[in-house]
Amino acid sequence: MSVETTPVDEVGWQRQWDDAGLFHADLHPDRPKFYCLEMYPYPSGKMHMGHVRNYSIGDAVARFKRLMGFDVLYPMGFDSFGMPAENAAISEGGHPHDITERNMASITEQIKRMGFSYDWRRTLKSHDPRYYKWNQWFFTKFMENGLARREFAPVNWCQSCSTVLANEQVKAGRCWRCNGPVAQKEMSQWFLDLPAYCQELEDGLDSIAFPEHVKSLQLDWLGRSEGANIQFSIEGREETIDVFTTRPDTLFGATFVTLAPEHPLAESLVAGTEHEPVWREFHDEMATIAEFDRIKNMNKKKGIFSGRYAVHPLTEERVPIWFGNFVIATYGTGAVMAVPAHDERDFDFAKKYGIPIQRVLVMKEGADPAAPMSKAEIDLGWMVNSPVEGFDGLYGQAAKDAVCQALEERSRGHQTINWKIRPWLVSRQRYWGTPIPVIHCDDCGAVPVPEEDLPVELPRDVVFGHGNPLETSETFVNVDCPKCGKPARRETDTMDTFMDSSWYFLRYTDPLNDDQAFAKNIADHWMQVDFYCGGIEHAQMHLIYARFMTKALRDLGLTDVAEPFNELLCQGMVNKAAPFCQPCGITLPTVHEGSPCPQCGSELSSRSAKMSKSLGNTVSPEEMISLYGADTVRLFILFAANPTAGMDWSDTALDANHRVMVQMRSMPHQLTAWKVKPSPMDAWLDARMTQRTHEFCTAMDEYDLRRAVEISHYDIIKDINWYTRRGGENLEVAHRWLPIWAQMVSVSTPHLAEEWWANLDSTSTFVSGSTLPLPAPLTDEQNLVLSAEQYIRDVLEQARKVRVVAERHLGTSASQATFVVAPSWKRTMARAALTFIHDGGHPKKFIPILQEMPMTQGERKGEMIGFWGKKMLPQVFKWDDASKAVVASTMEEQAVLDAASAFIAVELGLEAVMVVVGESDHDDTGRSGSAMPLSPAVVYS
RNA sequence: GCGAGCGUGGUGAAACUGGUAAACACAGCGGGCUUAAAACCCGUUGACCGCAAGGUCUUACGGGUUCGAGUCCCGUCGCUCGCACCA
Repeated sequence: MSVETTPVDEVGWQRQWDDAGLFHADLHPDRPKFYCLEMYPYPSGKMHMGHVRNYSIGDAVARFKRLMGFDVLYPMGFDSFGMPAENAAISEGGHPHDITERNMASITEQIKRMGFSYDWRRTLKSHDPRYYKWNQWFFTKFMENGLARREFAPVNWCQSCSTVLANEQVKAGRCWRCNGPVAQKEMSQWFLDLPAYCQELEDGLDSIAFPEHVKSLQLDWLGRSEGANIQFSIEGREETIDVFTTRPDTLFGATFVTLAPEHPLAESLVAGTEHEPVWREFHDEMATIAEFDRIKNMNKKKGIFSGRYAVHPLTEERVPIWFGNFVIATYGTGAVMAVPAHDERDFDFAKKYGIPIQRVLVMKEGADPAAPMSKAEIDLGWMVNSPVEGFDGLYGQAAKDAVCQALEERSRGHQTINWKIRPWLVSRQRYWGTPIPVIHCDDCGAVPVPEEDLPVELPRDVVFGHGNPLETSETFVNVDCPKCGKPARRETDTMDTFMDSSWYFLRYTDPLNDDQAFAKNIADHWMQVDFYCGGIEHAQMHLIYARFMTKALRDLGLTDVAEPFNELLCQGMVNKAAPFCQPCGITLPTVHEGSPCPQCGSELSSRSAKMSKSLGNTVSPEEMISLYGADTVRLFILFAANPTAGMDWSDTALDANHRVMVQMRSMPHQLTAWKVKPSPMDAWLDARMTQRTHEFCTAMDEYDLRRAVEISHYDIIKDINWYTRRGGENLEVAHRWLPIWAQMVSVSTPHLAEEWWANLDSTSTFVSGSTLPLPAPLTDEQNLVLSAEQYIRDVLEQARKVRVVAERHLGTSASQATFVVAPSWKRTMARAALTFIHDGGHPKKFIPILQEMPMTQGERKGEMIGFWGKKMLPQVFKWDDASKAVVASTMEEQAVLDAASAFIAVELGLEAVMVVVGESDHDDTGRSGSAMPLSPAVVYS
């Protein structure tokens, strides 16, 4: 690791930016706005590389947009409610508030050390009553408009977190946070009616620039399915059983009905019969078993008969009612019609319990309706064996429609759309969150806390460790009913912390407002978020809640915004190599490096794995910053991989990036040491820098940050090297481009850029507050200058390759070279062919055109046509667009080479370089046959 | 099982709506400058062959469409992610 001798004073620049209030987002009516946001972070005490990557990306975008003249809103704050702080309070003593504040102070300091351009005035924290007051206010509004409801329902209970979880927060039957088992528990809980917005949430995905895989994840969660609700009446009962099905076309094959054991009618169906104890045992087993185990045993279908019968809505036949372990109480209606002939699950179940299987579809038109069934035939088919007239022969949607119509005529069912996503369960039996602003009164029920009494603040006098801490605060719990004034009890559940992160982006637009959550005109001005950057792990929870909440707040009249985020970028993981055992297929902690596999004893290879504490392959940002500085870390992170790709941490690559930074420090010094000495190369560097500036802006506009950094920190250095190698050293050119280069550099390594900027006479203040004047597009002349230079580089490269073989033939080292430029008829042919193909002509049809051209009218006609097929046709497609443009341009190869012949001679270490046109009087090499446009033949001697 | 995506050098990876691969970087190798090293600069690096100006092969595998396929279509294999008795 090399150590910089004169490091940039990064902290000094950060202080100056801060003092100047450079990144304060203020409104200028004459400027476009840009809202750049990173996902609301939980304030753990230490910043990790994932943060650094996330914010380096966002900061580069924010800084670029400022250069482009936008008003940029780029805030930072903390999702500071949540269980880690509460758990820390329990395990180490202390209070979540103090732990959170301590962690926030520490991580804020580390984030600031990176020099990100946040408007720190706008910093939010969820646990600030000035913020969570509005969670409570929204909640009371939602109670008024019916969006918030209290329901007694089976919910997911995580024992180790001792709280309930929303459906989205259960992953494979386990808690998303602690990975502990999740059990079903019936409780009275608060829900937000997210399904009310299902259709809009699905449709909205078409209007925003989310990555396709995120859209697909969201569609999965919303889970739209089209089908029908069908009512089966129950023999001897008034109630009906509603079932949901996507296959009404198989209704005639329904030979039984299956209910979830927790179905609301279940208990009453079996009450007082011999089936009651069996059901009760079955129900209790299902209700209390951890869902994880239930899923594990999923393929063991289990059911019990209720002793009751339902009546088929169309045929009036008796069908038995069963309870099944595979029916989910909260999906659809909690009941299914079972069609064993055309559903695999029902088929297995019917086989196991000896229930009849009735074919009602055939898979081929006109097939035998009586064909035996060896397995369920689940595809769409043609209806057969219908006990009612007018259905046989119908297929697919027509069959479904016909059945639904028959049901509607009898008022026994209707078409409907079912969604998998369920109401958002927002109650949590934990302390460190927003208190739900409700007072329970024996007479008035659940009464919302009046607006003037908000916020309901978290009390400090609580005891942690035994159940819900809020229940231990007498002063909190005991209140009078706001309606009738009698003694009542305060709600002790707090809100899911995803509530906080579902609208924080709106609060950032107007963070200090104490009269409203945010002023409508201000929020509408800044929203929506133009660029949102964060991890893929929030693709379904946070990003669904936030979209829902935005729509719900819009419907309260608070904004006009329907979608919170437009462009979403999910940055890739930060990985680092860790030991890997090929035979066992496992990645091991880094402590095993260099030793054999602890399980099988074989030698370990290495594999890149996500940085994690458990593997021990983490890298501390603090340490890297202290060794190399923030700029180097930022450069490395942006250059190592595209934002969306996973990146591998590499110490050697980091070191290489640091060398670039060290080298770049001296660039202005080097350039301003040039003299006022114009040369023909000045026009080239002018054109090149113009081109680079445009390329840079295009890359940044496309969020191709890696390419942008490559231009600003690598390509331009090479361009300058080439310029000086070709004899350029004009101070005026340096003065022209150093400021713009500094601006490009400032996007990723702002501290270095400030050093540059400060040393330029022509500039004042800060590069970070400047705007970049986009140079005029390249003129034709400039393009020609660039082409000519590229031509020389290509010719040189080719000449080097040829030389090795040529000298083998010469038997000695070459002392001179003759460049034979292709005779003009070849270029004429190439131009004609390019025009022909460009205008849509088919390559095979070019020969007739060629035969008509004046140049082919002589005795060389046959030779030229042969040349076309053998050499020119493949070549025409090998040229890239730039080369094609050069072929079509007025560039004279001979003139360009003549002008550069001295340079070429020096580069190749030759005494003399001659240039001749092939087939001319000067050409005595006899090699012009192999010369092509842009590719002269080289003859060494 | 369903859905989405992916498969390119020693390595990380580029390649726009099909235009004739491997840009750029890392690692390696050769050279320059140095007493020497570092830094820096220049060159070189998919494979095989070569009669000098090049040829042949190559984007997991097998087919197809096309003047032309990493890119489009069909099939096979492998990997990643998400969902999952979802009715």
